Amino acid sequence: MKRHSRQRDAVRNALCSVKSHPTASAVYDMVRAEFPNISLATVYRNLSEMYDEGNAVMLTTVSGSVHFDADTSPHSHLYCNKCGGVTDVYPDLPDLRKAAEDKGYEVTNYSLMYSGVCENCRK
Amino acid sequence: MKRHSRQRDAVRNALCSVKSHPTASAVYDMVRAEFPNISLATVYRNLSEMYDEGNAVMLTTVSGSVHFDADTSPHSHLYCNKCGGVTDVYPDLPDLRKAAEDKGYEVTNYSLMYSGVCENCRK
DNA sequence: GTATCTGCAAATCATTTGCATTCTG
DNA sequence: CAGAATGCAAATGATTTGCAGATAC
Repeated sequence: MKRHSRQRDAVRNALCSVKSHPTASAVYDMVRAEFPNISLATVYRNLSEMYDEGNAVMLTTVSGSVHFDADTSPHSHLYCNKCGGVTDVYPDLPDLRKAAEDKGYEVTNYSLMYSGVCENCRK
Repeated sequence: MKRHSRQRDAVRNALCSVKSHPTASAVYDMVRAEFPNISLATVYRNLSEMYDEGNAVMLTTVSGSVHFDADTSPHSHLYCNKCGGVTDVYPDLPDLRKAAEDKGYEVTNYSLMYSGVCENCRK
């Protein structure tokens, strides 16, 4: 049975209240304002929990950093190689590159990774 | 000045000779057949070198694992959540999902990340 | 009261780095 | 010989885990 905890609520609220696609340690910093003693492990535990429940998306940047997003609706992301920031883009695939450029990004690269289960593994 | 080394050639050849998108340690295993004493650090050094020269692509899968690909032409990838394998897809974006399914993938998700420099950082 | 959560510290894992040594040109 | 590249081991950084104690129901 799942129980309540102030720390869990704080982590969830922190992620839900923000559009910035924070990393785990960015969430840690947000939550520490209210809970100076919270542990980074607790933040990780609760973020993974949200992910497991399907209430958060985990995105791995081209540079390898992992960000969290409470917006689970299908959309894509723009990553800045310089500041490391992540921004949303909503249009459908064919229009995506244009949408990125409309957002002022100088698009130098992209990485598209479909995932699922391959033919072999489905057997 | 850059010099020759048997180990470097072995790493480069290993990556160029496969289409399997190996991880660094998979390359390590390949090269160890010929150089039992090669160090994993050397493999990392040489793969990064290829990446820096633009002779290899680094891809981070949805699960966070990092794979290398000597095919630097623009194309996308399919990742299998079960076996962790990575496969190529070449069509243009609008046709990608269909191409993935034609390859026998049961597509459950995708992650598209454009990268570049955001408006702010360009100033 | 007991199972769940937390904080802390130690353990992992992938990758990088420092340095003494071994090659290459 | 001088500078590069290697191997090894230790350092790093991000995330996970084990455990004893705090907390919720």
